[in-house]
Amino acid sequence: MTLARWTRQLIPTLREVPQEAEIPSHQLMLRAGLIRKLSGGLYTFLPLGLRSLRKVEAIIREEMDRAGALEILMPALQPQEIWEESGRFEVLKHVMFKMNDRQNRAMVLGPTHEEVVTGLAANEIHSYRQLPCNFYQIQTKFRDEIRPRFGLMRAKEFIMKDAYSFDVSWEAADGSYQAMYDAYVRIFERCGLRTKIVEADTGAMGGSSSHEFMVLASAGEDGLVECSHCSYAANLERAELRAVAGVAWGDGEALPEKVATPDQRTIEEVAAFLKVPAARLIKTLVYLADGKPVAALVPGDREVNEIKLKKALGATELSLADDGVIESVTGAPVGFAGPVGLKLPLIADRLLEGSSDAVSGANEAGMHVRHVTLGRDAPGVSYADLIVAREGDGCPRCGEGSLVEKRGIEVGHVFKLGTKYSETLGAKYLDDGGKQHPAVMGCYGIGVTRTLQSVIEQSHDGNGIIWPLSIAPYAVEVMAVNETHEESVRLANELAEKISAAGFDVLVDDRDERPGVKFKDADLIGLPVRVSVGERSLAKGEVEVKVRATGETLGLPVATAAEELIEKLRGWM
RNA sequence: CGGGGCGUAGCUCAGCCUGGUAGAGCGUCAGCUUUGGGAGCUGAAAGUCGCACGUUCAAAUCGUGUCGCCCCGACCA
Repeated sequence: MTLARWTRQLIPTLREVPQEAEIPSHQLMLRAGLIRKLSGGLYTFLPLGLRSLRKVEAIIREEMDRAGALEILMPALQPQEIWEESGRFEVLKHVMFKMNDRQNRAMVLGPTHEEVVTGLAANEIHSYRQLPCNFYQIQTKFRDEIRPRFGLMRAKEFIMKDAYSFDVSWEAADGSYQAMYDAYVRIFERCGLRTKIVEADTGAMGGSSSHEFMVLASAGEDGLVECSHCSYAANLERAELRAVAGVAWGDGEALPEKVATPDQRTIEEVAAFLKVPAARLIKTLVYLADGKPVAALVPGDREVNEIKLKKALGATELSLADDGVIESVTGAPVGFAGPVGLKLPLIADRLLEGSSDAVSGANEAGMHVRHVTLGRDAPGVSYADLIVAREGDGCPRCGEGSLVEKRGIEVGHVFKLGTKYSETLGAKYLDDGGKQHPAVMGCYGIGVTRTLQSVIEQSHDGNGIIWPLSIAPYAVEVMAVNETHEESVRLANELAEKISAAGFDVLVDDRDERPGVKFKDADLIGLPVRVSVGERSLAKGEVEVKVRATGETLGLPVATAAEELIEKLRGWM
């Protein structure tokens, strides 16, 4: 395997933290000389970073191939018209890089490949005999991110493994989905990542269900909840709430009564002014659902989950109404909306179902209403799960545990797509009776570059990266503690040759630097094992071997050091 | 797109308030010494102070605009 010399590589380590980097993994990727920035969201992989990236890719290839998927490579540059055909141009045009070719034809850089692959299947898959099949590629994706951040975590150009399965039926598609799910579990395990699998929203992909593979990290961009008791775990966007009865704040007999609340607009202000808990208030938010105003009602201490609301309303576009709209539909300034007498479709969270004696706005400046019993005073209201789950909520699955909130980095996502794309793009097959059906699809993504950085985010210490052996740029760093000591240098080279001949990638730090510099850099770039040969240990007839992950140091006899180390490395594979 | 912060040598930063010859540490290059946890000494190279316009006798410094980077939010896979 590879035997590289530091002085012949480009490993520009940095002593100080570049100001552009905020989170540990990003700082370490820069400091260890893995990547360099070209501009926001665009990075060059330097030799060390590229080696690890290639190892992650190799693991992914092995597991995808093992799962029976077929590797292909689709164009990153695509005609815009295929996106118009699928209807997704409108949805994704804001993230796509767009340009025209010399014929002035509209082209885009692919942010994902459902359209291309489904077109391929439409042309090449004709018979149930060809199914199931699953195509995958490892390729650069382009997304004009609103805000790229944290280095490779969210970049404008990134490497993704994307796979697309085609099956004869939903039942068969479940099998493909499960195969990918299992492959993902193995892939992340082999990369040394601990992941949490959560139920997720399907977002712009569409489809029926999906799971995300999350790396738990405080720098994660996604919130998720897991149950303290059972195995339920879900993205915060998706997490359901256990249906519980609304709170009876009073006996429900008192009739609505207006109460003056001059200048008290926010939930906090009103709650404090009327000396009631925020939860007793009914927060009334006016939204525009496909352009039509609608009022969403939630307990005063809860937030609306707009994804849930959008689904409950069956809307394709949803946004909070602006002040002008709110004033015209409620007849009051912002801050005084309430369900009683409001001439709008009303949809309330289930937590309000059966509640009584709550407080809401009066649709009149400076006024609120108390003794509101929603079912009685706003009879047209419908109920749905509308709010964002939070720590402490009851688990919707087991009914026993409560939800715990965490943050995570999404490294993989598997979707059941159904026939959305196969129908619009004509990926159909003939069954054994000669009847035509759209193929049932699934799609499966892994953020390869993001996965790489996530490993570092999850595996580092104050001194640097701690690479898992499986994706470390090199397995072993060998150094002569002092380059001017001939015996050390000779022995270091000899060990390096033997270890590399045994099938491990070796980096020899042959720089004529002081020991401290070499040790610091060794910790920083974080190869799993460091072998140092120096006069001090040589005097004892030993060479020093240090394991990066544990800090464990051992002296191996010079004569057998290579063999012993090779045996250990094999054990760790 | 809204809010905030920052652009001075390869990196980290000082100088700016109060305008007057462009600075430090680290790194780089040469030499000597040193060699088991980021060495010491000597010497050297390296910056149109992001860019443009304006104010001024004079702008890194003041004003306006613009570009870029980072963070929060909105949004997004």
